[in-house]
Amino acid sequence: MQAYIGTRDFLPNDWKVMNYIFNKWRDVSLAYGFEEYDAPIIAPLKLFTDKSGEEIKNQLFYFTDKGDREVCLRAELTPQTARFIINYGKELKKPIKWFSIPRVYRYEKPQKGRLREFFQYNADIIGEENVLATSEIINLSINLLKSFGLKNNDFVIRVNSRKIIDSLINRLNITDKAGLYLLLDKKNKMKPAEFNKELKTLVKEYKLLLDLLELKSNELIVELTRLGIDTNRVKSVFSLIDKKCAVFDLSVVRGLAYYTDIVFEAFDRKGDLRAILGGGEYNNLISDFGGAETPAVGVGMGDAVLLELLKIKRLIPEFINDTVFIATIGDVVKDAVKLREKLVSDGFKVDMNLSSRNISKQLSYAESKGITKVYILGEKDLAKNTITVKDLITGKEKKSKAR
RNA sequence: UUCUGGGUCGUCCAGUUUGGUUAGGAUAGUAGGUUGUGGCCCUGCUGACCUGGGUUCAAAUCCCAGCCCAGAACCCA
Repeated sequence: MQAYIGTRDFLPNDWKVMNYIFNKWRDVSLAYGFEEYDAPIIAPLKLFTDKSGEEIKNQLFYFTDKGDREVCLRAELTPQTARFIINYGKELKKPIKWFSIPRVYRYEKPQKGRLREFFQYNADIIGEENVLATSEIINLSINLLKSFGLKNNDFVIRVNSRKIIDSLINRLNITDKAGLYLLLDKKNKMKPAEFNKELKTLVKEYKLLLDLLELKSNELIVELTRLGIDTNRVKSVFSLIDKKCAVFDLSVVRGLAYYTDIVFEAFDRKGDLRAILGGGEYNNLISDFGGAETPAVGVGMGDAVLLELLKIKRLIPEFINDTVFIATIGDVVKDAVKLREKLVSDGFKVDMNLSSRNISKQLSYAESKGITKVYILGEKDLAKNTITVKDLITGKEKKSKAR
């Protein structure tokens, strides 16, 4: 009776928390003018191997169906988004602003903030390449986090430009570009001495790079400009986002090969958790899938790390139960059903006694479910055409006309 | 895939060191008692040694494998 490895059972109280998160994601996205969509959980395996190579199969749940088709559970939404854009994008006004909350599957060894089944919010702006679109995605990201009550001193968005990194790589004659990306990505996990040592083996002029990595956003831009590297795009992005929660950081690369320039990741300030969200500009993906050249920028955020952080910061609220309860004394079922139907059609959430318990146990049941308002239908009361409305918080009751 | 530490009623915990009678408690659930009206109290019931092998007269306890959980490495879309 054990659950499958890396999956979670969501009892009603757990699912309330998930819905709280989904609703925040949804509300903020709608507030920025994004529209919700979804795609199938199951997809052709090829859709994922085309984008990420055969090695990706190690990380996928895949199988052959009864018609010999190779299929997989989606590990992310983006390939399907690309398919949507290619199939249906021609008739859509640009820019396309879409978001989705897909349930996704990865063949991982579970650890902190990492599961085999999880939810991953995605939002993308497709068909518009400018800093305004990119900064909108970053501002959306900031507000997604703030909507949960997270503050500037709880998280930071680290923004980088892959083009700037690539210019530096050229400038410093670095041959192992992939190796440097990998190392930069690991920087925050490593001890400084270790990082320096590994950097030395990759880069001759490692001192310059080390110095640059130490600099704060403004000085970094100045220094890069002095080196003759184009920083206009990064500067423009920063002019359109809140600098209190965003920094320019050369160590953010993101693992994914398809990002073309600006990339960003959000972290908790304490640095205890892996990235909360991440995203960037990916202008080649849709053409790589065989579509027209289409610029795009997007953000993705899993539920696992966010939940960890919200728990640490005690930002998961108590949920109130606004259901009303109909308690019964004696043989009054018909009246109770009638009252329930009326209340439901009036738009109330209604729970009703279904047991043969006495009034005392019924109130205890309602109370244990967090219900605050009870209608008591009693045989004797009904004979006098009255019912009792009881408030479980104050304990006060008042009589009211039954019809 | 590799490594570390775990797994006893739904939940939390005792028992494992040193194998030995019916695995104990709290809480939750459930039925009832009490009060024509909840939270308190009382009584009964339900309910577990992760699975499979091995060692032994005897295994929750020792050994092996698997499964699952927590975490780390790798990788990370």
